[in-house]
Amino acid sequence: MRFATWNVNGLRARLDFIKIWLENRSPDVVGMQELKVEEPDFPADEFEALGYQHAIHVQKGWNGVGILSKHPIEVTQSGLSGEDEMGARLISADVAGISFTTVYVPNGKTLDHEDFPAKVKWLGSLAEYCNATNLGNKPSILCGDFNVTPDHIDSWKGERAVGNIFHTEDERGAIAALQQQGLTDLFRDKCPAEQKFSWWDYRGGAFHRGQGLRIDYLLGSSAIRERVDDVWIDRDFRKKQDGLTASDHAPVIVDLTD
DNA sequence: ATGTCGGAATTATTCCGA
Repeated sequence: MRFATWNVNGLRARLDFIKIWLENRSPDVVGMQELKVEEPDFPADEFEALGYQHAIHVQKGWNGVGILSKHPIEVTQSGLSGEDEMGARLISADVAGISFTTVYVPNGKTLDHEDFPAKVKWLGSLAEYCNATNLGNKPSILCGDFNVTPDHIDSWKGERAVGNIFHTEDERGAIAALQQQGLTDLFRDKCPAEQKFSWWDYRGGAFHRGQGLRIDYLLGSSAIRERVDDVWIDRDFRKKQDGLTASDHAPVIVDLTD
């Protein structure tokens, strides 16, 4: 059983690229972020033709999250309670016997912008939600674009970046709090010392310079962790495919034993 | 080069967000 998370950076602009990826990797369940599409424009038929059902939580213009699945999806939550003003950033569903949640954490912009404390607050609300729904104590996956590097190794700048946005104690503390609920960073658990990134800025040739961040990940409860066969970042799909532009994020994939 | 994208607002250009 293959689960993935991917910030697609605009579903309408990325649709053909996503279809190539789905056909290549054939994931069972995908959490997608930054759909940037409204419900009437969601290309349901295109995904159905590839065997995927969907559930989405979207808004006009920005943000938006969704789930594609080869298996039935039962939505359990759309939107993070108390955080409506921050946009459409969370959807949860029961899929294939697993509680699956995908999130698009607010970027925060800069440390002195009002969005930064709002980001930290949003992460606190997420921790409350995970606790209230007991995610750590049942088969659960919490995945998405967290816009936080969990540790020094997860940034191309390493320790030099401490204190910059995506690298602060407040942000890392909020991610650690999720892990303390029993939600393990599955990539880091499998590869304790590997420096791998999931996002590279479009600007300045960052991808080819190796200037990336690991800000997309899959957290799993103990019941999931026991089933992990492999966890990997699908870096090839950060590259152009058939002349089509990639997202600035690569998909992150976990393969579970059935 | 703060160097690229996607989308909105508004009509091919500029702004915003990332």
